[in-house]
Amino acid sequence: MSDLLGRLRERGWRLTSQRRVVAEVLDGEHVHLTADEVHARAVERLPEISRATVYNALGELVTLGEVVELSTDGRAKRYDPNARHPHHHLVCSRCGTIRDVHPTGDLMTGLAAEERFGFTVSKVEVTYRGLCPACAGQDA
Amino acid sequence: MSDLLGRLRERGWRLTSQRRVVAEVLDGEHVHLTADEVHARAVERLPEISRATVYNALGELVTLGEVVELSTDGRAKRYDPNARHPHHHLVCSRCGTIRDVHPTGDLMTGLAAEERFGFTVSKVEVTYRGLCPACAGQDA
DNA sequence: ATCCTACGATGGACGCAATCCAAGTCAAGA
DNA sequence: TCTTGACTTGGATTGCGTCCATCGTAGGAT
Ligand SMILES: [Mn+2]
Ligand SMILES: [Mn+2]
Ligand SMILES: [Zn+2]
Ligand SMILES: [Zn+2]
Repeated sequence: MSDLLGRLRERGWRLTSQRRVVAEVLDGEHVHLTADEVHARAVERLPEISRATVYNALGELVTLGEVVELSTDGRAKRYDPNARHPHHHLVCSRCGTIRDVHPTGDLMTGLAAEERFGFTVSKVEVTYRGLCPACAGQDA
Repeated sequence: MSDLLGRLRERGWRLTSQRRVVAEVLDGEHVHLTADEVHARAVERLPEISRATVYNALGELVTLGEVVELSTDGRAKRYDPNARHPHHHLVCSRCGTIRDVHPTGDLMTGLAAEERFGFTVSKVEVTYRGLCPACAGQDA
């Protein structure tokens, strides 16, 4: 918990019951939920909240920089409320489990100016892929 | 051009006219096409090739390690025939342009053993995001 | 050269994730 | 309390990809 609601209120985010519930679901656990998973948890607190509203709220939280959107596979995007702690991800290629990692060293320096093609690079995403302990210990 | 077809033949890949065309489309240009873009170019050479066949062929080329599948955004996956030259990507956040980059330094070393949570890490993907020169020079 | 058959191709139906939309509802300032 | 622009809703729609029953054929066998 990191007082996400407090920050949102200060920034003048119009606070509806639906938005409050979405923010609470995200703030509660530092996991990487899909939009439908967020919706499922939101429904437990506010039964009639719609999927469209969850998508709308998530999109705004991403725009506000309070949540990071991840597309680690070609499936549903995942929403990461741990946006204030820059970090990268370790993903299991078999079961999809995602863990936060904090590699050392400045990754930006690896990209020489001649390799930037005139781009203004603003962020770097690193995804480490492999097998988690559970999946590595299985046959086939 | 890197004799993709030659390697495939040596590996016993059953060579149909459809598969030949898909391989030729990919081998011809070192770009990052979507499945539908590959299909469009394949149709120019073999008008009745189906989308399902293109998806099948791309999936096998990925399994064979001859093509890399990219999910840089939440949109259509892109297929990279430059799989024999390990590299990373620089992506424009506005227009989606993708460029190959070859950062220096060993990125794997940044992830300490204590940070691996028992995973057997087999590869690292790095995506640099920012604005390309054309998009940076536009208002709004 | 011809035959055989297991593997590949086809295209239309289907599934999932996400967005769009017109109509109804409400938070928050006056 | 009143007003109004912003938010919510759920059903339709889109985009991307997969599935499947059926047809066709590459390539080994003869
Ligand atoms: Mn995370
Ligand atoms: Mn590439
Ligand atoms: Zn796993
Ligand atoms: Zn651009």
